[in-house]
Amino acid sequence: MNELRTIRARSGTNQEGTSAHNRRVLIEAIRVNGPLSRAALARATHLTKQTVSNLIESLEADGLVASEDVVRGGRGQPSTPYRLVPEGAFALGVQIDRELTRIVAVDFLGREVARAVTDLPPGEPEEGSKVILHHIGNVRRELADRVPMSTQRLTGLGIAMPGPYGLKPSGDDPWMMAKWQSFPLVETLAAGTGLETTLQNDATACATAERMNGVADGIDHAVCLYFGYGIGAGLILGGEIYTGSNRNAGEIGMVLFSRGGTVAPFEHRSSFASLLQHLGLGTATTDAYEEVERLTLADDPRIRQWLEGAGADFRQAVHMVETIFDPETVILNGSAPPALSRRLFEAMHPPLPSIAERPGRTIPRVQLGMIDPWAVALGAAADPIRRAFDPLFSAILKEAP
Amino acid sequence: MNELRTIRARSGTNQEGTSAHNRRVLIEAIRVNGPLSRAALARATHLTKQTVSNLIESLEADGLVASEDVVRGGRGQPSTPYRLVPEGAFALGVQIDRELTRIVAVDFLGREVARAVTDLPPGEPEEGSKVILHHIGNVRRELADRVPMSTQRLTGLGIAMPGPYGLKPSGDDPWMMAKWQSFPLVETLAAGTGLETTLQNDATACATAERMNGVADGIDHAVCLYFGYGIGAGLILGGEIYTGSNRNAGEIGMVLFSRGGTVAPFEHRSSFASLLQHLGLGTATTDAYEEVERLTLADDPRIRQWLEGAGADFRQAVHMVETIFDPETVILNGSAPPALSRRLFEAMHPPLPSIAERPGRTIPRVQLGMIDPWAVALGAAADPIRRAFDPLFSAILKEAP
DNA sequence: AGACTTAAGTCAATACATTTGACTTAATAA
DNA sequence: TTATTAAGTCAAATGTATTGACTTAAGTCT
Repeated sequence: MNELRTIRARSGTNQEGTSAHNRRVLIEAIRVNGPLSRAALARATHLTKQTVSNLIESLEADGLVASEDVVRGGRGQPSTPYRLVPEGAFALGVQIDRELTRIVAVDFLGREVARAVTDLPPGEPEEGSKVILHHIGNVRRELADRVPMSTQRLTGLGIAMPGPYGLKPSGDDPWMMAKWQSFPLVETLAAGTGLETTLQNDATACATAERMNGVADGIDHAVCLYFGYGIGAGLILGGEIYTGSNRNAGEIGMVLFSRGGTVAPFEHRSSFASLLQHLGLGTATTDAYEEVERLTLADDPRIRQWLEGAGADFRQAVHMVETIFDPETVILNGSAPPALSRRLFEAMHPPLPSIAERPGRTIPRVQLGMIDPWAVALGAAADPIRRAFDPLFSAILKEAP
Repeated sequence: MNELRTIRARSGTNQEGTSAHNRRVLIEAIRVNGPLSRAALARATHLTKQTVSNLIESLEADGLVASEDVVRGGRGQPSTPYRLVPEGAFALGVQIDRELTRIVAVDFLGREVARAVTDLPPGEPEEGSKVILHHIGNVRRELADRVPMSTQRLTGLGIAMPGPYGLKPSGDDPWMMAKWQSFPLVETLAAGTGLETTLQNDATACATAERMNGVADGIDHAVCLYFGYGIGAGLILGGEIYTGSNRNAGEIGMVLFSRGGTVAPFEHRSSFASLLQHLGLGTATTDAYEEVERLTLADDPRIRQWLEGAGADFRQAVHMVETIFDPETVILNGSAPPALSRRLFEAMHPPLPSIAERPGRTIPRVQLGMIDPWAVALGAAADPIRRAFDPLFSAILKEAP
């Protein structure tokens, strides 16, 4: 008995892991490049034609890919490209935000199939989560109505909620977020739906959406600056979403920034929340959201003034993440009013000189990503799909027997 | 011919990848836990006893592991633990720094077997690299003398050099570093030695050493703050060293910090270089290094003063990396005079409140790592070993045929 | 028009790594 | 002495990917 001490080790793998990885690789190759023939897939993945053939056959049998029209036009036998079948998989996503709860069902490509919005249930999370479960049930039913086969193909439930997680609830908690953050939400919703459930912060969820459908599709190193109620960073590192040791990675809004001699957390002066405060719109209602959209389009001077400061902070943030992460690109996305996000994007130019300014660069240093208020919910829903079908290191590993 | 466009895809894998991964997993399990029996390895990695037996046999045949004395003391057949054989692999490392070039040979466990120091060759890198190659040859010969079999087991050559890489050389370049940074050093040394050659910046190299032999051994999420001539961060993310899209990740010294109302890059006021400047010791010689060690031990007031500012900056840096990376721990290491590094470590306490201050924490938020001036060279040498024997995602992937 | 070339895709046999379940070995505990 | 527990082995089975020859179907060349 020398084994009281726990052994730290990574899992091994086996043929199952091999084929699981190869299936995922094929799916991603098609997702990123569009429809590809078996031969093209073999070239792309370095697998043999035969292996690709076998796997494509099994993916087709599983309803995940389907052949398209034969392509002629070159020498040799014409090729048959395969595309992803949208109805191959589905997932649900919930975004729990300060003001609202958004629920969405997406297909294999991450596209919306059904949605619902409701207020964040007041009171304790214990009862609130029952309300959320009720609405999830509605969306699930709507999905089942539209695509009956989807019930067999539900991959899981993704939750997105502002971080950070796992801290002691503080006294100052206007929107009850701290209570939700320390509530065992994953377990509760998993039990209530019977689905595998995952949790991300809003910035990470937005990055997930960005990778599934947006600007980061196929990019292996990107930092997504999330501009919303708070500010966060969604990290795509080495082709995988990175969340740190406690799912709190990217809480960039809490980094201390100095502006005009005073130091404050980034998001205290440059988040959407800070703008609402600047405008005297205390409550974070849908009305306030639309009001800001209006004011922005009207080029309100108070917004111009706020943008000057926030723009400077965001330029500094771009400089910081470029310096720290050395990404291929930085993406601005979020859930603030779209017109405002666009103005902020403009205010981030030109980016400060940094190591990202190297000769031979092909993609822009800063890009505008998803600024749809539903982006976070879509990203939440995309997470189970990504976990089930993306080529991840963890996917090859054996589970405990 | 619809294939002019390049296809982006990750490689697939096969049985070779499977067994390669499993071998690496076994090696790492032993490295992290110390000697383990076949049965214990099976439990740790979730592989079957039989698979572990087969792999251990092949690892033993390859001279990478060896059995230890039988362990009795429990019921059942006594177990035979296996340990790593230090002579199983070797690698060379070169640290090219502003003042010196250090060359070292290490064994499978990352321990030094031979070393050499020389000045950074003056003049153009083209001739300088010839001088370096000459010294590498000497160390290689010394290694071969001490361990004759090592010539068959040389894994590669690791280079460590201050970053950032790939930028246009600037005019201001007192130590010729910029010229070295834009010189094709990897290709030159690879051609000159016939060894597989890799390049890291000094902070990353130090993190590599930390993971192989130091505080980060077995930790999957850690940020190593490197305190040396400049300042950098070595990133251990998800169990792998992260270097970004252009090997420039972690160039944290260039992040703008505010102190007393003025903004400047972190390393302008808190690096060892800045202290030398503060002390009026312009040149970065070994003498200056020893002088600072002396002054620190004598508790010189100028050093105390500098430490006050630098300590504040480093506390802010800890806050920043905790907020951004959510690591299990932050490690201070580097190549500055050891006494100074220790004083700086003290000056970093207590760390600022941050999201890392969570209930249930087991390891300290900040730890002192390697502050040996040879740490960087050792890390450089450890890199080829790590690439050849650590469980990396990239290691399972097929190469182009 | 006919022969040639190129490329996609299939077939059947093979190779290779893990798995399975029964078995052997060797210790402590009762 | 016997039972129990655990380490480790054996040999057959299983499940992937691979190999090399083959088929199919187009375009190209003479």
